[in-house]
Order: sequence, then structure tokens, then C-alpha cells
Amino acid sequence: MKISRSTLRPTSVGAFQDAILRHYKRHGRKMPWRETDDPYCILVSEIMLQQTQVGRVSGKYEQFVKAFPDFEALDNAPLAKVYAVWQGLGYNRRALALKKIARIVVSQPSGVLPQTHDELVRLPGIGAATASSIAAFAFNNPVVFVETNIRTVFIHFFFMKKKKVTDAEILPLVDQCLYRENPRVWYWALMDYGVMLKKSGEDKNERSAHYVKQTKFEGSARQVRGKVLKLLAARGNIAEHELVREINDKRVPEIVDDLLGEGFLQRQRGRVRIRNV
DNA sequence: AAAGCGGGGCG
DNA sequence: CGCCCAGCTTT
Repeated sequence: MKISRSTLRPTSVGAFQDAILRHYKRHGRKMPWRETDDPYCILVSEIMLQQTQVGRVSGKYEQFVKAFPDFEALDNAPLAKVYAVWQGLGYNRRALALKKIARIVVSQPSGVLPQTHDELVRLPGIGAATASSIAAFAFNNPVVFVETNIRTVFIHFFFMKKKKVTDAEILPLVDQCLYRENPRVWYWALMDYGVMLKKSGEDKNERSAHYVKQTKFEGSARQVRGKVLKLLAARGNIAEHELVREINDKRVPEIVDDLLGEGFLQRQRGRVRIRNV
């Protein structure tokens, strides 16, 4: 089914929604965070899913919510323990962000996660896509947003040959097509359809104006950062010169400084460790 | 607008 | 091997 863009007649919207929802009924994926409506669990899943494939998140998610079942538990946990569970997921500042959010939530009188996009997007590590995802999946709000899978679906259906499609062009269509009876299911369905399109090779996101190829990881500073944190998670605390010797990379001192400044690490009598509290 | 940030899994 | 992933933050 193909639909011409710009002028979406109601019949076209209906047909589009039917196609997406029909696919979801037959091929919708099951995920642990789709079985709950606990905002904390949804938050954890959404942070983990940033730039990270579903298949790699499932196990970590289960471990994480078991080890830290709610905001209070996460707030009370040492960062080293949180990072130990996080290890291997990547983008480690997300673990820091979750800790910060836990502190903010338990410090508030309500003690619960805010429900609206505008409040959520002010929290650390939560941008437009994650705020909307939480609003949709935890609170079933009819928010309008784009992420990589949604982008794939709309480019596929509404921008057939066009190149450099911007999100600003996509968003009005997302709004018009939103299945308002059940935003939660609608966005699950859209994402699953996008994954299917990519797997079938029919469409990738190369026609998005926001498409960028990633830089090489091997040999990068990011890789060294990962090694530093991994070593510290395994060994507790290490003298800085020892760290330099073991990792054997010129950039280690500079990277340790960065990690200290970002709040990952702390110094302790000439040694460094993952930060307490 | 562009660059930095992880690391595993897939073809 | 290269490429991608339910993006965010800082410059």
C-alpha cells in the first residue's frame, strides 16, 4: 500500500492505520517493558533503548529492574553497583542520568515521575524522543514524535522517492495519522513496522536529512573511556599511574580528567574509583 | 549544524 | 570487515 503525501484524506489515514495495526496483530514483538505500566520500568527501558537494539536491552532491563526495583532503590544504590549492571550496554552516561532522575523524583513531594512531555524533557538524559515515548508508553498520552523506526515508516509510505526528508516534514503526518484511541499500541505498532521494513531491506534511513554515518569505534577515545570504566568496575579503585600502565594509551590521563569532571569518578588519595553515592 | 559518546551483533 | 541501533548533550 502506498499513499501520496501532503493531502491525507481520512480514508487514506484509516487505510494506513489499518495496515500498521494489522501488521502489529500478526507480527508485534513481545518485550518485558510492554507487559508493565510502571512508569519507573518504562523509564528504565526507554533510557536503555536509546541508540541500542531491543535484543541487547532485554537481558539488561530484567537485571536492572530486579536489582533496583523502584526510584528509591535506585537512588540508594551506589553508582558502582548501577554501573556493574550497565556494563556492556554502552553510552554509560545514561546510567548516571538514571541515578540523577531517581534522586530528583524521590526528592519531590509527589515522589512520582512526571507525566507530561514538557516536564519529562527537563530531566537529565531525556530528550524529545524519550520524553514522548514515556508519555505514550507509560501514560498513554497522544503525543506526536519521531524516532528512527517511526521515521522509516513515514519515509517509506509518504516520501516515496524523495531524498533528505526532514523530521519537520514528517511530524505533521505523524500527527494526522496518530491512532488516538490507543497511542501506546499505535506507537508499538509503528516501531515494529519500521523494524520490519529495515529487516526486509526495503527501506533504511538513508533518505532522512538527519542520517549520519557513525565514526570508527576501534582506536577511539570512546573505546578507552569504556576500558577505564570497565577496569574500575572490576577492581574497585586503582592508582592513576597503574591505570595508565594497564590501559597503555596516551589519552588515559586526559580521559580520567573528563570522567572526573562528568561525575563518573572520584579521586581518593592518588587513586581513582567510581564515584560514591 | 556538528561532534562526542559504547559496544555488541549482524550481514 | 562495515554498518546500525526506541538519542542526548555540548560546542
